[in-house]
Amino acid sequence: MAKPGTTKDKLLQVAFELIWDNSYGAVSVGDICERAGVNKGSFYHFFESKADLAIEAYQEHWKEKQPELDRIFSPQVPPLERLQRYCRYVYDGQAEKAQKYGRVCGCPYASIGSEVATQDEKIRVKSEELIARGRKYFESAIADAIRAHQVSVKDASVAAQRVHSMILGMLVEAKVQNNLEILRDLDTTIMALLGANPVVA
Amino acid sequence: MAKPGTTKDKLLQVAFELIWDNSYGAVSVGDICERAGVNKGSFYHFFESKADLAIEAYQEHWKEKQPELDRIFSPQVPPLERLQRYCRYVYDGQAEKAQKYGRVCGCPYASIGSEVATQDEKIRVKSEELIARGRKYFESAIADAIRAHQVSVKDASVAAQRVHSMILGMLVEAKVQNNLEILRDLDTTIMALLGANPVVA
DNA sequence: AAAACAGTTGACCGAACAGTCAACTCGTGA
DNA sequence: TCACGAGTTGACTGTTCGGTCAACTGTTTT
Repeated sequence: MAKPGTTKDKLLQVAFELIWDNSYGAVSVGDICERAGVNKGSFYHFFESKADLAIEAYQEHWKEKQPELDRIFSPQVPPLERLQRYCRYVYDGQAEKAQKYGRVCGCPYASIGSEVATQDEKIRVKSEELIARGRKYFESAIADAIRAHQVSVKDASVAAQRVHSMILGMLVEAKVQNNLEILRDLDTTIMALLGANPVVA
Repeated sequence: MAKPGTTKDKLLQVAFELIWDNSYGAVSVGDICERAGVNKGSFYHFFESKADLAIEAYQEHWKEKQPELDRIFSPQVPPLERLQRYCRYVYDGQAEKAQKYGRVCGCPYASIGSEVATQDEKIRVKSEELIARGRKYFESAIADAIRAHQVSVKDASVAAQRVHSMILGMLVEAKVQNNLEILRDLDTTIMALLGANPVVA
């Protein structure tokens, strides 16, 4: 018997990767098991269904990424710089993924959410939850920027919603066009959207 | 033998509808045939594969919608009004779909494109093509608005890209949250994004 | 009238699918 | 020492999948 957690963790990690690279519908339980080097029986020992696994896999992925986001959006960092750092984080992440897999893969949460939103309510809700969590980072950064008079927008909540939609939209475009360049000037676009003061004193 | 074109057209229309409501992966050839009242054998008389059908179905859908878009983006209409009309068109379309089906379905081209972009190159390219065609409408409207000094943006191509991404992103959010309200102020968001002069003299 | 033809039919195929199961392994705690 | 239970194994089930096929229908062409 291997180290505890190993098999389940491997399944979660492989499932996330495979679904992100391809799609929820295109990945079978068998695929996941094969790639994880795990038997089907073991799979169903840990998970009730494919949907169940997907939800846990996405939850787990968020938990792993959260510390890095906390660092990027640290209140210690000037608010607009937080957003710029995040834009770079998105670009770098997509570039790394694209180099490894040969295709732009877009936002994993939005991809699975958009794919199964009309079919599996539990996955839809989880995707909604994780996407909403991301928006919170924007909201506090923008609120700080407003207080510092660094942006012309007035409502942090509305602005965060718009920034978030813009990033999601550009990720979709980058994926559909399979073209990383669309994400290159993400930060410029976001700053323009916020009416950011070019003089960041 | 029924009227020529009837069976094929029925398959194209049903396929588009079913894939839009659900997803490419979740809809089987059998589903499409059943709903269209057509035998499997007939399906493969007209189409080589499911991917082939999807491409034709999306092409056909665009061809049907184009006259309406031409009307909305008519050069006879003031440029910013074109965009506002389009925003209303998007909202009304999504609202109708949501009422009929009970769920927000998002942009059909982006949905299928984002789902299969990494798996089926031919569908990806078709999705990219149709999305790019939509962008052309924005580009000419924005260029006209720039010439009329009604917006503060300078580059019509860049602005069109941003407007387009924003709309796509908001459609994804509306779908994932299954919430139409996100699309309610689409026009306000777009106008802000363009730096539209509030005085449209 | 007969041949040629586009379109239709439903049975059929092998592969892949999600999910089950009884038997097994092996560390742990009594 | 031995029973327990978490974890593992791979063969198995019934279903659905995309796709094929030979036979058929009705229209058009010659």
